Amino acid sequence: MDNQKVLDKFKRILKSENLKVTPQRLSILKEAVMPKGHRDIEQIMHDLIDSGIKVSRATLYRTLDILHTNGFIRKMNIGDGADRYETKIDSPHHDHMICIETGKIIEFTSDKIESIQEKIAKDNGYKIVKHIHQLFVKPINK
Amino acid sequence: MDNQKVLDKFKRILKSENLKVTPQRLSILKEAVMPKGHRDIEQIMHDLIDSGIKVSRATLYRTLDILHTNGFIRKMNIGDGADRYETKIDSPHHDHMICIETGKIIEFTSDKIESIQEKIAKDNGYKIVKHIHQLFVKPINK
DNA sequence: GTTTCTGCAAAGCCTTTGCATATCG
DNA sequence: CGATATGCAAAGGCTTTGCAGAAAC
Repeated sequence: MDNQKVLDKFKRILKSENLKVTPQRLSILKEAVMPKGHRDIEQIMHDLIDSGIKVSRATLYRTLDILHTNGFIRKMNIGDGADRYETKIDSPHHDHMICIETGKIIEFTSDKIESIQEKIAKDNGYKIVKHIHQLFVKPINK
Repeated sequence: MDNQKVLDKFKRILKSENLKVTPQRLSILKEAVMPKGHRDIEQIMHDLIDSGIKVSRATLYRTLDILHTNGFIRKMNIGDGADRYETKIDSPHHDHMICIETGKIIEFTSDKIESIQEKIAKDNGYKIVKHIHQLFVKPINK
């Protein structure tokens, strides 16, 4: 999706919720929506500073929450402390494989797993709202 | 597995690691290893108190860590705050389905999912050390 | 007797929140 | 101007940790 479209969509959403269009929110949107992997608040904060943008941690948390709620970014946690955020723009659904030796995060998908999951939920009288599927791995031959 | 066996195994492990056999540790073992679902510290604390046992939160955390490290219990987190603990005694591997309306946690397993996972990891040059698979669901027809 | 524990309270870590001031519309 | 944001610092929620007295071996 084109940057302008994303920006326009964000502004539209802000207005529809009586939220104001501020420079901080626009800067955070632009940064958070970049395909830069699975960053925590600290890393995003740094990347913003590197771009010459200064916002408070509080505003960053608050704005990431708006972005998450409105489907611009995903929020995840691999159990190592802080929440991580990842763009959702032009990024289809996937799950995560985390190397416990290097920390590298690899994305994977499996239609088969997805459909088996659906069936399991359905067989129990439920439908899936969201799911977390993380494989903690280490290199073979080590 | 019989209670006495579990107790003996725990004592053996404590000794082998130069840890002392204390009444607190034994009480916590007995409580934590019961098939009482997926409890957080607060709930376990309460259950201990109901049994007339008083230990500090610090000791509870410390002992649950020993039990987790040595395979007596599992540790999990469904993203709602506190870590949860579940017995591993006589409890085969399973994943979790969490109803977002009632909070109910249902266990499920799928050999197919397990083997697809293994293959995905292997195809990427990794082997799985552990995994987290949680389905957040809600009842059909609501 | 020495080593390890326990309980307490304090500290840590990440995230949220109250409030005064600043900014948007 | 009125309504909402921002930044700061304080507070929150859960977990970990330092330390002095207590218990295990």
